Amino acid sequence: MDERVLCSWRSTMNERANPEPDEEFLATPERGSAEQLLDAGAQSELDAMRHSAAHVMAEAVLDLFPDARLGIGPAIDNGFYYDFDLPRPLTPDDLVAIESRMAASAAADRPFVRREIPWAEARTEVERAGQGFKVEILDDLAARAREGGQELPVTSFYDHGSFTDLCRGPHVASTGRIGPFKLLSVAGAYWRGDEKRPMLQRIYGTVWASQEELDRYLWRREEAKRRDHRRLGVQLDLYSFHDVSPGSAFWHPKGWRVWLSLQEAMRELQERRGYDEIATPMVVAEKLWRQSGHWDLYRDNMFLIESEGQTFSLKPMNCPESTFIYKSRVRSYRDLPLRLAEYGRLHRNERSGTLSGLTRVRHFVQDDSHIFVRPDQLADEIAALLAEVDEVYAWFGLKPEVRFGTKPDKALGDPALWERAEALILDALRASGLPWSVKAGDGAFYAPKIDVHIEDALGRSWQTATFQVDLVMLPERFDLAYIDEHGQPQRPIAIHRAVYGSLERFIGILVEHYAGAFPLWCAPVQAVVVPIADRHLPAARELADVLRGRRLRVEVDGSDGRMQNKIRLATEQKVPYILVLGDREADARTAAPRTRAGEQLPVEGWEALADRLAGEVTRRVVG
RNA sequence: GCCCACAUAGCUCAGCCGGCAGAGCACUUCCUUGGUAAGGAAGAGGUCAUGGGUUCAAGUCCCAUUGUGGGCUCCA
Repeated sequence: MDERVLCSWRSTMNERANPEPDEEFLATPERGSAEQLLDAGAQSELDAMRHSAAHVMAEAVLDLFPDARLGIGPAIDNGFYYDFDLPRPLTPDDLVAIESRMAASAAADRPFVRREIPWAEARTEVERAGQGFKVEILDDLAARAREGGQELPVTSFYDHGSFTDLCRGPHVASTGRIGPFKLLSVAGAYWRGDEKRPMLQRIYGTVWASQEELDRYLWRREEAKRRDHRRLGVQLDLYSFHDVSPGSAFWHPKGWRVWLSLQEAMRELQERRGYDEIATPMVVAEKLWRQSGHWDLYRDNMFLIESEGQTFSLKPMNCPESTFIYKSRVRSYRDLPLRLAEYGRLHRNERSGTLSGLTRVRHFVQDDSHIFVRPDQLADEIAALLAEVDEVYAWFGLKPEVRFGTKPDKALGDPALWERAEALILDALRASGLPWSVKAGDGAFYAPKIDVHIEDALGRSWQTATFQVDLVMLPERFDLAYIDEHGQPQRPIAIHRAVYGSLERFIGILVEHYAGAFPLWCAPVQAVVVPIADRHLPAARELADVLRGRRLRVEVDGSDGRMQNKIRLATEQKVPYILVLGDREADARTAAPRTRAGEQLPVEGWEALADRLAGEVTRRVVG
């Protein structure tokens, strides 16, 4: 994970291709609702169904392709998959055929039978069946046993009908006990996730205990498609993507309004909380990246530029440069904490196949800060950061959930310092009142890490904020120091922090969370004035000016469409307030506000309306 | 990067077995000036992603390139 890269909040090319499982299309549905209420037994029953469904699918595939070689077929969140080596690519028609064979197998209600076989016999059996991947799995099992000084293991097979598969189990009693299922998609997957190994075809499916749950899941998938920020971004005219710069958004005026609103809010917070904002160059010489260690670990991910025989890079992160500002003068213990915020434009050369909308980009901006503290200030600073996260996410009606990643096996730095830092973080977490959990060993190799996750309206979990308590990398590599009260140089601790994470990604998440209906304070257009007839246009423009005078973002729909049509269009654009203005309102200098939800509000005078809306913006009222 | 699929008007999409480039929305103009989710008519809008090939003829078939989408160790 992030261990490989200093100051990185995103993955590198060398990691698993899909390093953020929380981003997985529809993670666990609605935690805290139905899914979580399942007791452990029900969950394991569901897992058994899903794993059994994988076997039944493998049976169907072997039926259609007798030469198919089987990879693995585990139960996963929401369903299962199975990997196959097949003579030709699967088509959607194949999925239909496979699914109907599965249904037949389920209808036949064949029992699952467990066979236990000594390792050597098992190996002969799968080898005779031509299942090379299974042979490899068995050899690995044996190797692992040998390493542990154990005997060759006894293996188990599960049979149903004529199908048999090496399998740890457990399974449901019979094929008829598998709940309602549906095959979803085919995708390529490397054998054991290793890009040097063969590419297999993976079929994904979903299984639920009841038809209702299956329907609900499928509906949620559809809903996620409808809310897809890539789709809504176009419909709402927020941003676009073009092949001249893959992985980088072109921000339209409306999307940039959202961006600026978030940035302004964060800047306001940062001023209040004692940050200073800085800006450092985007093009940086190789020398710096050698010093920071990126050159060895991260070069493949950087955009390089040659000039006059020197190699430069577009910066993939801000942190190394911030140390130049720290070191630009001698720092006293009285100067700390020093909080340097930076909205630097970052470029990372992510592999083309991993790019996706705003959530996986090559160019982005973090609400980044590097906070330099004395060890004795760490506890207070962590507490302040947790409070900050709580405050920021309240602007969006989101509840943060904190995960604390502790010291990994391979860690740099003084173990005593690690221990103290972790203890301080734990204290701060306990005091914060936020829900949190510990992920042992999940810290960066140079820093204990706090990741913040949020759950969106569809129950999907997203990782957003991160704090890394950097004991080693910035302070040691860049030889940072402050002068203590005895005149002695001391090492500060650097905290890397981002609360939104990347603005791009955060906006993408918000678009999907709100289905495009941003809270008033960050909505790109906050109100549309709808004149009923052309003669009301002058009054409509006057009203718009009154609202704009209060820094509200207002448009006037001066088209010659009918009022009904204007209301429809504004509603589709998710504009929070639609202000209808006809003879009555024009004369009385009032407006009839209607919300995008279709709610009709009482007629209000222009000034009162402006006051009310401006107040909602200032207070960042959600919903 | 790798596997598979996809790329037609600003957007959403249709276009069959290769034979004149289509619809709805949006846009422009005209009529309409209406009271809370689609008034009417006309018009404009296309290098069918790009480059090559097959063919009398290519949006359609083949190859390459670019981009986009679903995925690429939840471990028997």
